[in-house]
Amino acid sequence: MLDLWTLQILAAVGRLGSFSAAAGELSMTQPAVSRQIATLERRTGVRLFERLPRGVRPTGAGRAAIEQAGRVLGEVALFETRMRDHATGRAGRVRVSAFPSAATSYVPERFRAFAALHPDVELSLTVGGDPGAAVVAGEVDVALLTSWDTPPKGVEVLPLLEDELLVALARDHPLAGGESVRLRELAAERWIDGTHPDCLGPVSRLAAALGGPPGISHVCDDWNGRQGLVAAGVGVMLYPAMAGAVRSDIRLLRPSPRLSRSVYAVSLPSPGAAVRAFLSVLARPA
Amino acid sequence: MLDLWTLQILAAVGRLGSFSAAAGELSMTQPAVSRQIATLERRTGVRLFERLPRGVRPTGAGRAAIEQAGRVLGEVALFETRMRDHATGRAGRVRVSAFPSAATSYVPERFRAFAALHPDVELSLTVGGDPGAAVVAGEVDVALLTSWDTPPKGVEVLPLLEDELLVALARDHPLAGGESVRLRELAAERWIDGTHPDCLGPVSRLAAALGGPPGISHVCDDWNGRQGLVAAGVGVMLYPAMAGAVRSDIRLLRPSPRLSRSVYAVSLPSPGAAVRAFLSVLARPA
DNA sequence: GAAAGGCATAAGCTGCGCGCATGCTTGACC
DNA sequence: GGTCAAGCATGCGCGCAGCTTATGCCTTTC
Repeated sequence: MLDLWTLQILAAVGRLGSFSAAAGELSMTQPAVSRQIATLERRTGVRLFERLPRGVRPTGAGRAAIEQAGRVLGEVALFETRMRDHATGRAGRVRVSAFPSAATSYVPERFRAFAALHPDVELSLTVGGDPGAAVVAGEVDVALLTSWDTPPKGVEVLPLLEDELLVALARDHPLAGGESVRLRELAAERWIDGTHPDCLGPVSRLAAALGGPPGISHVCDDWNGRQGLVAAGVGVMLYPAMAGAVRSDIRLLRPSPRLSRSVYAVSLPSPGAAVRAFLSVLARPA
Repeated sequence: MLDLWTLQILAAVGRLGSFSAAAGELSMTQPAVSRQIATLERRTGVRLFERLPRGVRPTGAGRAAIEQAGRVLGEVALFETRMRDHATGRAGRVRVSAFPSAATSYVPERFRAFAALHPDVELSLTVGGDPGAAVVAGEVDVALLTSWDTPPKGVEVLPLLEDELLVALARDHPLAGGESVRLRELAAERWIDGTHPDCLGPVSRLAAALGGPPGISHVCDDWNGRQGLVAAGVGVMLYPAMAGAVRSDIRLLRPSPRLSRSVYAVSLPSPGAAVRAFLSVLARPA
């Protein structure tokens, strides 16, 4: 097998035109260089240098070898810089999986903040599927979960924020006038829910606040669709504050008592520098 | 310093997804692979593989490393291919220096014959200068000399052919009618000569045939120019048979007694395979 | 619960490559 | 022309890197 050190010696000899000079530059002795070149010539079966009284001169094959050695060493240098970039977090890739309401406003804002700090790190986002399973399967590096989810075993959990849940009512709803609404007054409403993971959460908690189990009449997984349902007066829903603004024919009211869910980032233990950096951006207060 | 063997192990692990499998493919043991990867990870400061219960999986940095290692190994393979080509004479470069009259017909024909056999060898020709000196200086690989030249010390001399020298007369010259001409009849002619290396040769020999020293009235180093002088009836000249055809208003006659010069190829001792192949093409009878 | 597959670690050994010392050739200088 | 200096080749001994063997630990599977 060829050796990179041999190629480095070859390049130095080609550049300096002398075994002794190359040896000096590479902090080794002239005999070592001589042996290396001789071995390389024996293994390739080609004379690479003509030995002159004053140094050496590359043959045609020697010139080609020096040139090609330079290309190899260039790729090696690229290898080392890439690895250094990965080690320092300058380069890399962070694959994120998030639930839909996080993708509306929170994740894009954090992506922008991270990209400003680490322009060479590639970001990708997946919405949907099972974020926790994707992490343990290695399909994504970071998954955002809510307290409705149970994080899988063997992952690191980083609490990010407490996301308040608001009540979304049609603009012309009788209770839509104030800033807040007593949940008990919504006991008879028809509720809109999703299957996963932005749903109402543990129904037991909501039932306690309502004074009874909510009547879930509609199921829709898309937030735009849900907004349409609410605006049409078909039902009411909980809307996470982190999802941002809603259409103008919907009012968001703070429920009383307040409701909230926690948002976590989960990742495999001891992640790479890029993922570590991304987690630190996530954890930084907005 | 990075090691190519390490990169090869890295590539195998990336391809097979397992230390054990890579070890088997590379005819080594699993601990050796484990140590190599661990050392590489320590030196780069990046975790390259996640260790799973069933084999390993590359991290983001690992994927980048495997990819770049592939590029390095590709260049190395190219290195080895090129060296093999040079060893077998399939690739290479032959720089030739020739005197003007050889460049007219002989060298082009030999170049074409050689190129048919070795299409990947680069050929180049230099006419003029001191061919012998160019060989010892390493500027060219093969020089064509005539017996008028004295080959320098320390080169290999390969006799190629005996080049007959003809007498060129204007078409309307009184002696231009036959096939040959007695040199003694040309004793009073005005001779055209060049400075080097296609000149009359040792004047002593010509003088003996002429019955006295030739009267050299014109000196021109260009064969086209000389032909013009001869055609105009300004003088006569010797014309090497290897130079090929002349313009139609000139007659070539065989002198009596015959004159000739030897043509040699000289090269440095123990040349590369490409040069050796070229010399064998030169030496092959036309 | 036991067995097997796979990675990590420890210990010992081998071989490759380096440094040191020396010889040889060639060109330069007085 | 004789001596010196520069530079490459070679022989010898040694140190270190990396491999093999042996073993342990963890996880999965039957």
